Amino acid sequence: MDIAKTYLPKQAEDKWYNYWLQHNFFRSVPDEREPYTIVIPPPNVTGVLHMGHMLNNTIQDVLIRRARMKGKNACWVPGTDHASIATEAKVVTMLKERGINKKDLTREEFLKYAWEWKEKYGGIILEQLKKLGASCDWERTKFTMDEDMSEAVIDYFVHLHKKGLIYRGVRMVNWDPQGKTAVSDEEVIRKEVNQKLYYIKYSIVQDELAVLSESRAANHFIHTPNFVTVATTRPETIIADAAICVNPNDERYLHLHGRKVYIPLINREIPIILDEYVTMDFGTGCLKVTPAHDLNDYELGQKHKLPIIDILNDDATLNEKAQILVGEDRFAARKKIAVLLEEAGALAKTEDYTSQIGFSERTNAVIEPKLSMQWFCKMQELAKPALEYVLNGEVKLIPEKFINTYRHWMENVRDWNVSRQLWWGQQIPAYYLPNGEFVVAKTKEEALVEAHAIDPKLSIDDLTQDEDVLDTWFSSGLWPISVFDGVRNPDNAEINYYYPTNDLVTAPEILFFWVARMLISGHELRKQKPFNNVYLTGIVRDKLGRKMSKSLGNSPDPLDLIDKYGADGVRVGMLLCSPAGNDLMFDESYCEQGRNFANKIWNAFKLIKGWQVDSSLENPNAIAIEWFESRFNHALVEIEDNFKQYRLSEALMATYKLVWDDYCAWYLEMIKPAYQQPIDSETYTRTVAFFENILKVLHPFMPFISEELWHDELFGQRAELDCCIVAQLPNIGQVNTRLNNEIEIIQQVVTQIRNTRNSKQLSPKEALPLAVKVNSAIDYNKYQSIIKQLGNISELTLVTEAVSGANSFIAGTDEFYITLNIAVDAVAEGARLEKEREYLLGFLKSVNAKLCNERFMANAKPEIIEIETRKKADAEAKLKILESNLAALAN
RNA sequence: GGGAGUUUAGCUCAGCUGGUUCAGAGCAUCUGCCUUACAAGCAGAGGGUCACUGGUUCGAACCCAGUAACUCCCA
Repeated sequence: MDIAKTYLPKQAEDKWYNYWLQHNFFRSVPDEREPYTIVIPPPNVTGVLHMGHMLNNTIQDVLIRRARMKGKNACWVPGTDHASIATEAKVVTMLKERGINKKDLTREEFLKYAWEWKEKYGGIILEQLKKLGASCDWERTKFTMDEDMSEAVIDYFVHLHKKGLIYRGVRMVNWDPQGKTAVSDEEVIRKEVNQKLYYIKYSIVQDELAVLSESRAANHFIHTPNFVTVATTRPETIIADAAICVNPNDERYLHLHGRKVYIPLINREIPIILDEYVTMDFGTGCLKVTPAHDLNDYELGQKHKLPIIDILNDDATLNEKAQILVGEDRFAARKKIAVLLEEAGALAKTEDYTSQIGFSERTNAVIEPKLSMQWFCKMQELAKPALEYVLNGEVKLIPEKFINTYRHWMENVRDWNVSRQLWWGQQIPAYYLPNGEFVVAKTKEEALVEAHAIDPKLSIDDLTQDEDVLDTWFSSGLWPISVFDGVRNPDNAEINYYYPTNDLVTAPEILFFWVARMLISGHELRKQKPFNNVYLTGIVRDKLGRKMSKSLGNSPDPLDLIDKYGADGVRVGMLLCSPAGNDLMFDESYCEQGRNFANKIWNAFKLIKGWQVDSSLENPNAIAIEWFESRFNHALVEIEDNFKQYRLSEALMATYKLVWDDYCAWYLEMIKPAYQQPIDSETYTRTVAFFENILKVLHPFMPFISEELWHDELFGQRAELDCCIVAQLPNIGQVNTRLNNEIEIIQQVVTQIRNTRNSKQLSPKEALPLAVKVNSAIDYNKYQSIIKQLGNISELTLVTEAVSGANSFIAGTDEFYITLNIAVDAVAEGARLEKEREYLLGFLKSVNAKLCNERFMANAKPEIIEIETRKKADAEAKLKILESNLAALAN
């Protein structure tokens, strides 16, 4: 049978993914084994796979596969998030394209369209995850708006309300005029924007005070203008001004104290108020106070009991209260009002100005601060235990640097606006009575019972439910509980078995959005943390460090990458560049490296596969076998250690080197029989067994190629369920440190031989004689065959004196001589030796400096001194050899 | 403006309690090889003022202070 020259991922991937599915290897049900649980961070239901998902889910799959191979009952729960604003926005756009306006639809009609949309496009992303090899228990797939999931959300809301943690109130919220909903602070993205600063003149009302101040000014020969100038980026809101504020300490404006001014264009009178809040050196030092349209102004307005004049509609067009430019959009109005002010002589000047502006994360509209009636969740008390879990280490954040950030946020948490003026989501279970009072209950029927306590005559039709839906994070915050039905049935077998989950893998940007809220709900509902560890991945950036985004077009399509490099290659590529918690500069070349690695594995397989076994042969490779076994165990320790610390890329690198360097480059070369020669059966059996163990170690990282090779007849007949995915990871055996160290010296010897050959431009085919003068305890007879095979050495002789006229090198403390037919280039050889000698002399000097330093000898730990002493002895021995070689060369 | 973080080879990163021949890895680069598993490969080599300045110490990439640049979070 011909074996393909390279590994062909396409054939293997679908085949084995389906095989795993058919044999239920991803399925988890509670049993007597220890559970290992991960809940997926649910992606937006209408989303498509991007590089961030790719990284995130590769990590989860590595963890879950490894747990499975350690005998745990591994359960990875997949699902999607309804993402209310994002999805509703998409549906609205889709309807618009079909000529349908959301305004013309009833809530029910709109939701029907939305569900249709969800059925059609929802869950594409989950199908894409399968291409990556994600071993989720698909039977458990959840959607945050599934009936049971929504019920859990309502239950939780009612629960919090009963505890007095939910309230309704007028607040300044971040209003998204395009989505026509409030969004939370976390959903506002601030960006630096170039704007204009408008200097507007407000004329001062002439009254009896004016006369007084004028005369005062006259006394001081000061000319007081009859207007004040105010700097603002938002001239369209002057109509909503309630006051002008100056700092009471500002000497420029003493004459304004107690006065009033006219708002330009509409000539409404507003007072001048005094507050130290105003920065004297910004703008003109006069601040226009517009309580309805700015958060700080709102607070200032509350303090000074100013009226609130809201001149904007929900879509950010001007309403009748504006009196002028009614119906115009705020940005159009801004330009027009500037012209009007100019014409009225009220515009002093404009300046360029950059400042931070809030944009809606979902619609990218400029956020408008707006007063509105919203639902809030009190956070202060809820946040305390959620913070405690992290501070006392019960929940570990990886890397730890996020603990500070988390604490800072949780200690300064503000009440959470949970209502959204949307239809797609869980409708708030608050029911209004005709008199305006409301009750909160799970169903309308239960609400009626509650309502009867207020008015016994009410019927069910007298109740109207609140129009708003709950923030999406309100439902995803329940995710680790609700996917196991733990909100509705807190004592069911599944939640008791799987909860708390083990690891959560997510992005640091949603630490507060999501992670904090799961900790809160976990404690609130179960008095238990939702997970033990939170692994925070970095943001995937491009080579230039830019965040990957659709608008920049710098994000490769993950499916294209899989197509090009194979799923295993892409997985390896993602992991190679992903230290925990640091952003990663992704570059396709990492995937290429992953693909090449798969190919290397494939070729090692091809080599072994081609061997003929002759059972009459003795095993000449006992040392090589013993060494690899020891080296393998050493690697297992390293890999285990890396996993314990969630250093996944290092665990992968240790695996990579084990396979490429130790197994392929050294071990296979040590035991490889000569061309077309058979191999002895013991070496063959052991080598195949090593390979099988390597496949197991590789599997979490590279599930497809490992499973593909696992089933080759090289490893014998496999039962139907004997698959790599459920194989148990090899136990860690003994490490023979001495052997490992000695082979390391042997490797140095081999490298030096090759180096000599290279520098003399000798063919690797030409066998060379090697003489060794042993100064160490190494028994070179033991390693003779290895050195001969790897260095192509014709004969290895032990000598007691330096060999003159030979090329020499040192490995460890032993001396090696290669006698060549060609004359030794004494000059070049001498220079080389001299260079080494100089290095050693410098080294000795620094060691001696330490050892001669009394303070070092007095303070350093004894083992350090011992090491230094040994370093000195070693260096001196080497130096002696070098010097004698140099002397021999000179003769 | 407040807080956090980063700075080590061309690139991406390790370097854990200050002390192993400690300045490392992978990739990239250079040189030589189409050597019967693999050119997506093999063999070998070069490459660093550990951001800067000072301090502590017998000893600093590591601890401390300051400076600079970049990144993120909050206002």
